Amino acid sequence: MDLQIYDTETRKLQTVSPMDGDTFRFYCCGPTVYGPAHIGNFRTFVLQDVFRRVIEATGLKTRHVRNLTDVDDKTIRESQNEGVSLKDFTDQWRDKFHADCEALGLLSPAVEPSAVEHIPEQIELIADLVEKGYAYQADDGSVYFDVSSFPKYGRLSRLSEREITTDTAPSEGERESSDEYDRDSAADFALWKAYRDEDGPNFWESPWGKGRPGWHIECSAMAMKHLGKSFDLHSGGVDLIFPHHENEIAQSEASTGQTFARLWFHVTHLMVDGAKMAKSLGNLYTLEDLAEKGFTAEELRYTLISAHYRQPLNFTLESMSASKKAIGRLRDFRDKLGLSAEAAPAPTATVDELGPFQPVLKAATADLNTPEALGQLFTVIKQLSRQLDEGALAGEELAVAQKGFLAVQYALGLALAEPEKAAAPQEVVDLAQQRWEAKQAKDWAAADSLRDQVTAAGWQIKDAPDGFELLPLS
RNA sequence: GGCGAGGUGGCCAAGUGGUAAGGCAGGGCUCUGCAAAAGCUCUAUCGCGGGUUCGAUUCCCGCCCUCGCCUCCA
Repeated sequence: MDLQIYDTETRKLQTVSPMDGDTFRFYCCGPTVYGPAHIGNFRTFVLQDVFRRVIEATGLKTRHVRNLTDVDDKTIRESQNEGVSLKDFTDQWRDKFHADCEALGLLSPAVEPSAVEHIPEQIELIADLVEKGYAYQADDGSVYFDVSSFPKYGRLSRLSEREITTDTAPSEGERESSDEYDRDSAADFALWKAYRDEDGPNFWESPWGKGRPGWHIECSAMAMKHLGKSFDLHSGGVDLIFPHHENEIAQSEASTGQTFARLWFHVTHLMVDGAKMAKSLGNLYTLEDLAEKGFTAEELRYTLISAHYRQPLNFTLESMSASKKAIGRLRDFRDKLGLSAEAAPAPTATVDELGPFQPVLKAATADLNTPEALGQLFTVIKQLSRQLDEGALAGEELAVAQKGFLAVQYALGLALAEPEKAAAPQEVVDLAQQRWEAKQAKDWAAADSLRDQVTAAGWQIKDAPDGFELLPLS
């Protein structure tokens, strides 16, 4: 089973296979660590994770590189505002990002390079571009990439330089500020930014004086260092298509003369309550915000994969509730299959090992159609559940089903962890215990009365043949 | 204005040239002392108007509406 993915550049489905015949090498644009990542950022990261998991589930080896942007306007500005060093500032948010990723079940990338740790590589790349005539130092001291020197510029986003320079209608204020630039063309972009006073202590020495690298150059330098001059796939949110990825292609290919990334995979933006997510609209959620509303990271993951990645996904709290219930049903089925939360989901190399769950992975390999995969999953579960009820699933057949389920869990990254069991107050436990005893004594009136008291206290009794369980009333 | 994505049941969301997966919510049933939980089950003709076709939600044309990108936002 091969994964097909929609390639932004050719605008066609392409088969994912390693160009070196061995390992699929791909790069994901990581976060700028200047604050907590929000659910929109995570839509991209979760889908990149599913992408990797599905490739691995089909038996391919991967080399996944995802960077950390820890030097740019925002990180420098915010660290200055807080009066801490750039490193301390970005380390803090990097750690937070890692904790969030773990909660979401994201596999760690093979390499997670940081921009500040690759300054020499970036300077080297810029120097090469200057030497080859693709870049120039302007009067302001900054070094710019000369877009006109690279004819293929715009092939990814299908924007021509002409459109960039003439069809954009800046406001009066913007027009004035753009006049301040010393670039030869409005389309040219900075490779090296000359030092400004507001950068404080954050600068590096270079052949063009002190300053710092531009944003785009870091990804080119780090991707090529850790994946080679030419690799299989590059990805990020749709907003990165232009200018970020367009610029990466220009820088990299102008320097090496080779194809930078063979395929481009972009995830569509998330909407919240029908509107673009933005700080100014107050509809920007972090994992903490969701936790406060009683939702887990896994429930967010489920919500994020419940829509196709090239489709706008409208995030709502209602969709989170639906995810919570759906995950609960998957968990019930997992238990019914005789598996537990401890059983480790594992990738699978052969179609046979998927058993009845084959349609699920098949859907996932069709341009990462995660909603279809989830649909198939529930369809299969319904069938197997019936077989289990009839005692018709046992022995070898059951073992195959268990293995298949774990493979699907791996591919979708659903841990199905047992929910945190909130402990009921002692008085509620006591009431429930008394009610259980009354029930055993078949004193229904007393039992019902006690249950009403438990309910009034905000707890729900879930009876089993051998005892009861208390669940918070939601 | 340029480029792009999309409009499917109450909500969310797949899909197909031959009358539409799945999840949530709601109804019914089973189980249960009664409940809860769980399981089973029921509910759509696919934005509007044309065209092509034996037949279109699926292909083509037009229209309406929503959304994204157009220089540092995943």
